[in-house]
Amino acid sequence: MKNLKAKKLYLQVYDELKKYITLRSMRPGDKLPTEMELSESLGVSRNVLREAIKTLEITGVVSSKPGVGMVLNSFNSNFLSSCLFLNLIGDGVNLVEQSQEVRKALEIGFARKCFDTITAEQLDKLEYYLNEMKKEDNVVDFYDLDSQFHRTMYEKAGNDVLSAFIDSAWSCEKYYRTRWISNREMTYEKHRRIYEALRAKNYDAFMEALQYHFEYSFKTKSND
Amino acid sequence: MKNLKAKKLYLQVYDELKKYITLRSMRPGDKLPTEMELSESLGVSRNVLREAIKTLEITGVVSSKPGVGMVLNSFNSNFLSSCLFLNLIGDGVNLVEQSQEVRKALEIGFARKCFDTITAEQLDKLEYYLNEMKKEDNVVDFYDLDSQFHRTMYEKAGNDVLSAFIDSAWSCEKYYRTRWISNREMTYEKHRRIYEALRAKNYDAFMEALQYHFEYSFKTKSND
DNA sequence: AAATATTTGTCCGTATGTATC
DNA sequence: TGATACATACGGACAAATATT
Repeated sequence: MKNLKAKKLYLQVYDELKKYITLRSMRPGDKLPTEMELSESLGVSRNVLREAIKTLEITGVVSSKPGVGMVLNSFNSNFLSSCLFLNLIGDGVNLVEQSQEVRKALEIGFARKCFDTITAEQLDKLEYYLNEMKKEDNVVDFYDLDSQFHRTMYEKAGNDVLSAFIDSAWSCEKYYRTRWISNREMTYEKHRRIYEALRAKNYDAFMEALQYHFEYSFKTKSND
Repeated sequence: MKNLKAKKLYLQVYDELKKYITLRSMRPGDKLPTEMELSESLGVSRNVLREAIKTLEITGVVSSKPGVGMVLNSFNSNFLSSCLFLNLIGDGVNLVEQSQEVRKALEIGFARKCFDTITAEQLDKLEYYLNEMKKEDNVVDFYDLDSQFHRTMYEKAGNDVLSAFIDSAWSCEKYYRTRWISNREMTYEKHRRIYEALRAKNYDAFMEALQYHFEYSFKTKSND
């Protein structure tokens, strides 16, 4: 039955499951067949099937519950982070600079949209994060506030792909940057400028603050 | 032993494996312990362990060979495509526009770097793809050429994260766009402009061509 | 409410194929 | 040519969670 030794079974099954989902144009909430049905129709053991299907679950494509079954999830921007994150690990610190470059391109590219869509609610959150940053001493928590600040900026831009990408770039950066010493006052100041320009609805000042933010972020690792 | 029923075992194991890799700062080529060792030290069955570890393999983090074991892979920008791709499916066509917006931000953000780093070899490849586009009738293959064209532009930019992101955005777009009818002559023309500006080393013309490319890409679905 | 069926979660044992020495 | 180490794949069994009647 298995003349094609080319690929491992669980890889083939994974591909088959992808095909199953795409060819039927399944939508979020749709139910998948049971493990028994799938393993039978694919002609593999339940074990092999699970290795493929648990990949779909762990990467956030489907959810499973005992007694219920498996349903297709809707888009989830968090799974990407852990996925990309692990693939970036170990390839050297220059990846931090790379992902910072990417973030710069994305954030400046979406600056107009951020400026146009941000609401009072988001501005209040930015203010909150800013105040927390001033108080925060722990490095990890500090970068967490940093990432949440940026996340909030583009929250209302209505682009899930953007959110996912920014999150991914951040999760990579955070991993490495916690090992560096960075200038907290300067970081705070950069974000304060962004916040105040947004609050004042001054687009030119906002762009300037954003440029300034990324302009000097590449150097913080060498000096301070 | 399992008082914490909060999470399913394979999810916990997956997290543990991530921690294992990151906390030891493992580098590509490093070997992981065997399945037996891992399942014992984590106190789970080999089955559960495999469900977690096969996720790492399918998403491209590690490779496994019988008789050898598992080794950490180096960064692979392809895995993301399939990963992100499936998560985008079914959430509506507006995701195409979202990923196009993201591509626009990325490509324009990296335009300078593209312009500065592109070599004669890349230019020849661009020319080749262009000629193929003119001949190609099949929709899927046409979009494949399109994506390869853009991939080649940023090949020498030296940013793996960028490449991964652009690929991901493309894999999403391609899926949906094959279902639309798009204006092939116009698409060809847009890429010809980009190519000729690059070949002529005219930065202003290049930026103009790039803007033009994305400016009208959002409308191709409605008119033609 | 309670019993039963369904479906996933978890574990074990065993046989096979493949690379290394 | 073994002998060993390791991943691959299968099948069965029972527990736990949920749905159904």
